[in-house]
Amino acid sequence: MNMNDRRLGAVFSALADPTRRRLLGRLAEQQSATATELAAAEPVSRQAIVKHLQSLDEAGLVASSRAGREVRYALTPAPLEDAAGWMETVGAEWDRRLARLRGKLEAGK
Amino acid sequence: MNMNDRRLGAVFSALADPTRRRLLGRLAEQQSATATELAAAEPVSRQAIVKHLQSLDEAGLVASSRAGREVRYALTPAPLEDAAGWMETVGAEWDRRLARLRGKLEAGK
DNA sequence: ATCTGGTGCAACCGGTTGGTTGCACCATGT
DNA sequence: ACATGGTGCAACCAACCGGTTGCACCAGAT
Repeated sequence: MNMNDRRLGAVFSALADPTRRRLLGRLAEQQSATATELAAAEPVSRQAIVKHLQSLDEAGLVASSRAGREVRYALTPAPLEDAAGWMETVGAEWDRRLARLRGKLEAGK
Repeated sequence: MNMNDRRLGAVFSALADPTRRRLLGRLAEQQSATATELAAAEPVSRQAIVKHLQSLDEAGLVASSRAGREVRYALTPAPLEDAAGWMETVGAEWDRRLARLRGKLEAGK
């Protein structure tokens, strides 16, 4: 149970929710926004958005900073790399296996 | 609404669970296995594994086929590409935004 | 015909999750 | 000083999730 694996799970489960994905998309274009701003464009309450931003924060995909009386959230896409890395690993293993199989077939023909 | 977005969510939430990730890893090395086999190597019951395999199947990450009286599961990693694609999009948008910002700063110095 | 091992189905359980509402708390502009 | 708009905190809810157990079912081997 690597802490790394924990992080990976947090990232994937953060990305699992459509609202959260929309929020990330929004923050990718807009660099920073408050929960209230984001909630205005979403069909759910501000509190719901806050919770979503919290889980995005736990996954390290977003960072919050106070500016005056408002709290602005910004995208920090680094953990996406970890996630992509894991998927690549699985894919690579799969390809290696395929290559081995192809090799055997080649040898046995 | 998009069936595509639905699929994306299914993939990410499939990858969100550590047991499911382990199963995928296993199937990447082993090409095919039954639920009972997989359950032997995991700390949970066969039924739990079956459920996991079902959600992996819904995400399109795994395919099942009957061989005699047993059901073998195999990895079908194609949907990983979709997931990686989405992440890449967010990352790319982010980069474009950074580039624009850099441009403005450059122009205004 | 019957024992056996792998599957499938269904009920059940505790914990998490996405969502809500209500209200108290601050920082700011007038 | 005070009204205001953005936050934070907490309780509550229905639905879902990961997991279990018990049992019926079905294909093969004896």
